Amino acid sequence: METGRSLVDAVRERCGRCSGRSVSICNVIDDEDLPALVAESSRVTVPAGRCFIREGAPAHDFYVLAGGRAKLFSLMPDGRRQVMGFAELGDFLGLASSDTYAFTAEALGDVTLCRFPHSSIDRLVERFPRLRGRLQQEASSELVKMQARLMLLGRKTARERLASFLVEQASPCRLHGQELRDGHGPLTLPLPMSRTDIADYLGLTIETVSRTFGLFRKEGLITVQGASSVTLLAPGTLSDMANGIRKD
Amino acid sequence: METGRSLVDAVRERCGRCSGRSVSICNVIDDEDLPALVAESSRVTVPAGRCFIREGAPAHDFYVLAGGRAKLFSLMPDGRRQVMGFAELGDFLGLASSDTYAFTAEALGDVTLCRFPHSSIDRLVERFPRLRGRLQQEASSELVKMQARLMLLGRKTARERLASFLVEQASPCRLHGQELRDGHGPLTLPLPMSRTDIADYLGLTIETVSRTFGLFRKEGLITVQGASSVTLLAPGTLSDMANGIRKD
DNA sequence: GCTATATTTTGATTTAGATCAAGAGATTTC
DNA sequence: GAAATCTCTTGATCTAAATCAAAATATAGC
Repeated sequence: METGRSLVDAVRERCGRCSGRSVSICNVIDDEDLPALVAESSRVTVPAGRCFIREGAPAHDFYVLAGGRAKLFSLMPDGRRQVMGFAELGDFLGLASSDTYAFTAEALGDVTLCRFPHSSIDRLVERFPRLRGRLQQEASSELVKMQARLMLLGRKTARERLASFLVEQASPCRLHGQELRDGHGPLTLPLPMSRTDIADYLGLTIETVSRTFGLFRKEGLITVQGASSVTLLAPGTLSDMANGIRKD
Repeated sequence: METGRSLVDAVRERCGRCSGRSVSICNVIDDEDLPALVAESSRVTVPAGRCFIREGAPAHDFYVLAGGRAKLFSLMPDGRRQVMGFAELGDFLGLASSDTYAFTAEALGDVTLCRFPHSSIDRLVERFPRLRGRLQQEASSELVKMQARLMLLGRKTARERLASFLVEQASPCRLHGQELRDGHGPLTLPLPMSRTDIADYLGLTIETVSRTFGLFRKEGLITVQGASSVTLLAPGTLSDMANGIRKD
């Protein structure tokens, strides 16, 4: 938490150049109110591979992801892993918790976060009533995404799952909010997560993920640059496949 | 929405004998404030089999389930179904929606609901600040449940899924909040949903569900009274199986 | 740059659960 | 209360994806 004197500087440094400013919950706070936000939070940087939220640990803080990507996952006693999601710029982390966190969050590359203790969020909501609606919205959209994931894990084929994943990776910040339609030209995406992460996200094995990538490549739906970058050559086709409208 | 004159009577009729009073979001409203709640909501009864929320329809209302059970599901264009959950006494429905509902809700038996237009909830939160936290809590616990369901659908075996389902059915109101432990004696549960509903909930086929019920029966873990009532003979064993601690 | 290690791809085989196909109970209808 | 209709169970077979097993890349260390 920053102290009074340098607050204005801190705001300029933190929020002024924060690329998450316009997509995170912070977008309901006016520029002139940013000092309150900065005063209630602290900036955290996490190196690649480090966990910054641990499943089962007491949940004291929320986080806004301000740079990099993270994977959120949960483990069974025997080591089976389910990746719950990949967090990206602006994502609000920590809603899925009661007294303790329901998932572990691990930085995929280097990650920048703003940490908000629960009590700070309470005070901020008190002071900025619009924040309340924004948080509800965040929870709602998270729940809607979760429902889509239940459909994916419960009812989709391996091809549909991978297509869904690729389309989802293409969506959010990268497309600036516009929908993915047939007209779209090639779209190149970074894949900062490993094949194992993708498999654990899609409820598949790494081999099935790799094979399905191979099929998509043969079918001219994608090209791959190394393991951590794909180009979607036919985003519309992939989108239809993801939704079970088209089989090939 | 009730009009002034008979409000006190309406409160006595609606909330006075409502079994959801103590478990739903209403439990943060004091008795003397109930008239405001009643004034902002309307009581709805839905016959068995009727849908009262439709996937894709504009989301105007929240619902509190005040009696009966409902299934919440979503469909793919080709008819594949995923049951997102079974709602029961006190559940708050409609959080998983943006502009439109993300799921369809269908009454399993006859269902009683209190309908709260979004605008009413806004007014109530304004007037009863404690309600805000209660709603956040509702969203959080829903998200935690969802994560458990992702693990189930992504990583659990058919046996583990059915065990999870049975344990979950045993948990909430029926156990009055206490955890399921090895010491527990037999526990008889109603199963108001069909085998197809269970299958669509667990990401399995009806045949696999039926066969797995058969196995559990042979293994002395459960007995079945007709298709719509089970007795858990070994709740602790089932709980361990659900969590992947025990295979048989 | 070369070796060592980890990750990813590809191939062969197995298997859990799906699909196909009857029966056996329930429940509803008249 | 018998016929008709559903729902559920059980059995036989099939298959999508898992598992087992190398080979091929990629990455890191020295």
